[in-house]
This record gives sequence, structure tokens and C-alpha cells, in this order.
Amino acid sequence: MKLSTRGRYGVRALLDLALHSCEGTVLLRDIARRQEISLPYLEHVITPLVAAGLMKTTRGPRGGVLLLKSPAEIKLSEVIGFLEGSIAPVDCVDNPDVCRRSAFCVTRDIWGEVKEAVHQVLDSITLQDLVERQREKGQTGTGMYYI
Amino acid sequence: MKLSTRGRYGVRALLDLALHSCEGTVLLRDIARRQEISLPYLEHVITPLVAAGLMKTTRGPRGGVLLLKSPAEIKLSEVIGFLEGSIAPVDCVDNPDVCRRSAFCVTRDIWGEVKEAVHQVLDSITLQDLVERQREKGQTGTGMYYI
DNA sequence: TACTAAAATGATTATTTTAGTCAACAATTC
DNA sequence: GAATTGTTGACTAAAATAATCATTTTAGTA
Repeated sequence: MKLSTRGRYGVRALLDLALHSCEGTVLLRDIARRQEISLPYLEHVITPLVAAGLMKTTRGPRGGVLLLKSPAEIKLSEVIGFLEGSIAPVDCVDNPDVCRRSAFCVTRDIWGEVKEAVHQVLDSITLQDLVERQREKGQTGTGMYYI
Repeated sequence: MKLSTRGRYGVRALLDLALHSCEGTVLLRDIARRQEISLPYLEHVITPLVAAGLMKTTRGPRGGVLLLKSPAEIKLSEVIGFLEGSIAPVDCVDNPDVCRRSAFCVTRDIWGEVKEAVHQVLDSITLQDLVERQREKGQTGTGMYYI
């Protein structure tokens, strides 16, 4: 039941981007530095988010990453979906055909309930919520006043 | 966010055992056959459940597995805990020290909420609930009337 | 145009985890 | 003591993870 680095880093990168969006385009290198993620790896991590249309990238001098949607319109459930695929704890929840027991398997029902519970949490939180929470906690950790 | 086979097989084995507990001791071989899990692998899967005192095993002829606690007293949250460890989607939720960002990281708070949501589901369901649900669905799939 | 800065992409790799198998051993019953 | 059943530990193949690196493409600028 662990999240991979794609999900963890991706959400952090998106939050970092939102926190610095006032400056317009943000350098991937700066996100990588503030979030302590290696730049080459971060490039791979954000690929699905770019493909999903959440952000736009520009190459060359003055290039960088730009948020395309308003943070208030970006739900964490979508983000995790793009980064990790389905949050179902077992495949049969989404695709009953992977197991011929699906039709009468009560444990499958349980995993469906778990999926639903996780979805409800992530579906109720937007990137804007994260931004506000972070501002309440202070900008520490976004690299601004970092020791 | 996927469960490993330990969690999936372990819960199914426990449910199978509960469904056949009227017969007293149940052969691991029979559980393996009904649940379509290889016997040698199932032996490894149930090890943590035996260690946790949920079931007892007896070797030799007329041996097998016996449920030690009443199904109504066995919560899925415990079972998954024994089989998979913490259900926290990231390690820092349980152990803040693994990351120095923990104190001011709002994404960590989110993963904590996810953990809590999953826990609430699994904590509210007992093995007895699974048994009853399975009986409502019919014994199919427990190997009894299997085609 | 040439140069430089930035992201994109694809190949490669090391490590870890997963999902088992197998063989030898221990205990229990008949 | 022979057969049966579970226990344990070693081992392994395959997949996923978490990267790194080199090359390419794009965009701005001197």
C-alpha cells in the first residue's frame, strides 16, 4: 500500500510550482533544488502531468514550467491518477476479468471500499488547499527560508 | 498503492479458514486448493498470522490450521497490519524522522489523512463480517460448489 | 547565424521487492 | 516406524523502482 516516488515527488513538485506561480514560468531546476529531487528524475516524474495538460513547459532560455489550470481546479485524485494510475489496492477492483473469482469474492468488495475511501479523501482536496495549508504552516520547506 | 499477494492471499486464507471452522482443524492444502494459491507459498503467507496468535497449526496426520480467536474479534485492520505492516502510503507518516521536511510538509499531512481513511474502513470490518457477506453471496468460490 | 539555456527523450543500470520454489527438518498420529 | 502435515531457511526468476546519462530539440539572444 505504498505510494511510489512518482506520486510523492509529483505532488510536491506541483505544490512547489503553484506556490511560485506568481513569478510566471518556474525553472524545473529550481523546483528540483527546493524539493530536493534530482533534476533528471524530476523531468521524468512530471512527464505525465504535462501530458495530462496540467502544466506547460517551454524550452530554451527563459523557459520552464507553467501551471495551465487554476490550483483550485486541480484535485489530488486526478493528480494521483495521472502519476500512479488507479489507486485501487488490487487490480480486480477496476478490472474484474483479471480474476475469475471476482463475481463472488467478498474480499474484492472490501478492496473496493478501501479504494472508495481513499478516493473520497483525494477528491476533496485541491492543489489550492495544499497551497493554503502550506502558507499557514509557513513557507519553510519551499526553499525560501531554508536553513 | 497496491496490496501485495501477502495481504490479498492472507485475508482470503483467513476467510476460507473461518468458513470451514465448523469442521475444526482445516488442512492448509485444502485452503490452498480452494483459494488457488500454491501450498508452499501459502505456508509463508500465513506465518505472520500464526505468529500473531490468530491461528494455531498442528503438524502430522489430522493436523492443520485452527482459528484461535472468534471471527468477530478479528478486525481487518489488524490482519493487514500483520501481513503488510503499516498501511501508511509513505513512511514519513509513521516515522517523521525519515525525512527532514516532515515538520512543515503539507503533502505528508495528506498521506496521513489517506492512511486514516483506509484504517477506518479496515477497522470497522471483522472476519465475521466477511463470513456473513460470503454466506449471503453463496458459498461459491469457497471450493464447495466450484465448477 | 551562432550560441546558450532549458526541457524532452530514450537507453541504460543498480537495487530492491515480489512472488514464488525447493529441500531438509520437525512433530504428530496410527 | 511409517506416513502425514506443517516449519524453516536458502535460493531464484522476474518485475518494479529509482534513478543516471547522453543526446536531441526548442527557444531566446548576441
